[in-house]
Amino acid sequence: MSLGKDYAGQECSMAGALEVVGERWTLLVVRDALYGVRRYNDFLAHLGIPRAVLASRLQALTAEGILEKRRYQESPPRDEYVITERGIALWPVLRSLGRWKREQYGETQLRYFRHADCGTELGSYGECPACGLVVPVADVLMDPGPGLDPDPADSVGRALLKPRRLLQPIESDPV
Amino acid sequence: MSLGKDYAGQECSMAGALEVVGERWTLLVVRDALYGVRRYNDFLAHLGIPRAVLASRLQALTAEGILEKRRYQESPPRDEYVITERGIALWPVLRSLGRWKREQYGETQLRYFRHADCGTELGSYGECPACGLVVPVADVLMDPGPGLDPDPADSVGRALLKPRRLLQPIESDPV
DNA sequence: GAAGTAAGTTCAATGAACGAACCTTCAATG
DNA sequence: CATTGAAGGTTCGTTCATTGAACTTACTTC
Repeated sequence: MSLGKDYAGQECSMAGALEVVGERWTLLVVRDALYGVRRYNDFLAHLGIPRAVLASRLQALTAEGILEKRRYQESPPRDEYVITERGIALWPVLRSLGRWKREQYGETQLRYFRHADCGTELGSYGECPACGLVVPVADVLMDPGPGLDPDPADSVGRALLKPRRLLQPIESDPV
Repeated sequence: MSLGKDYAGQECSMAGALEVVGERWTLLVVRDALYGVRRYNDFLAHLGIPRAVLASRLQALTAEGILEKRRYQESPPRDEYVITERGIALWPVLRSLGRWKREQYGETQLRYFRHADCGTELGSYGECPACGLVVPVADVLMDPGPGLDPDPADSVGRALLKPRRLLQPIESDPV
């Protein structure tokens, strides 16, 4: 998106944001990173994204400081991609997108996002209506809803069947 | 985006939202519609979007109930595209995208969005910190900031140099 | 020594975006 | 009455991005 034909001349930070995260798949990679996905193969299996596109998006997100590439073993050399503060700051964008879709199209709840301290479901912009504060992303508890497939094909999908906090790393245990 | 290769099997309303508004240009068309742009030629000039792409996006957004096509004169027949409640509900998404970009990249303010009743600048999710309420989109006052080009090439850009409310139709007066 | 795993790259085919040119329906102008 | 112009498109050839399958590399385990 940022190459060649961009949203040039758009004097607008919304357009600027879309330059960075507006490409196909990009925000879904960020979503998975918020869910705790860190490894190439986990992104691959959970998203169903073409390998080349995933590699390109991970590189772009790393270059933008939204993910951080981190060596987690030396032999053989293996890297994982960890979300940064800048990436975590995208949570309200994803939250509001999800709320918009479910509310406007009357869909059944797939996942609940709750304030871990009190169990209350978050409002539209990630606040806790009971406590009256914007909940830090690390204190958001993600909890399967009635509409969710109880038997996902990939290991990440299965790990996400249990209630868990955002950002908590997913240890991918193969079948 | 929705044709053929979609984000199929993503059990997630965020992915569902990106199916609808995740294509290139789509959210910028919605942004302009929130600014009060309604006519084909105004979108065209202000966005710098290829004509065929604009036509396709307007059609898709109309089909999704985000814009409404409305006849504004009979002879010759002319239609305009007016944002619906469903489209207005996307405001928090655009607001949080814009905030994210400006805050994370330390940019100078291009536009202020204020609570029209009291003049206070909106918070990250469109609330008024002074009044303590989420400001209805029609009560958001948009106000040029220091970073804005004082002499835009297109008539919409010029109309947006004056403070004005969101949703208020832009009457495009050519040069 | 064969098979497996993690993280990629390469490649041909398809699809989407781009920009220029063209089209249609009318109104206003000369 | 012929021409120009405006609004809202469509068509088309070129370029660019995405897709899915196959291949690569560097190890580890059986």
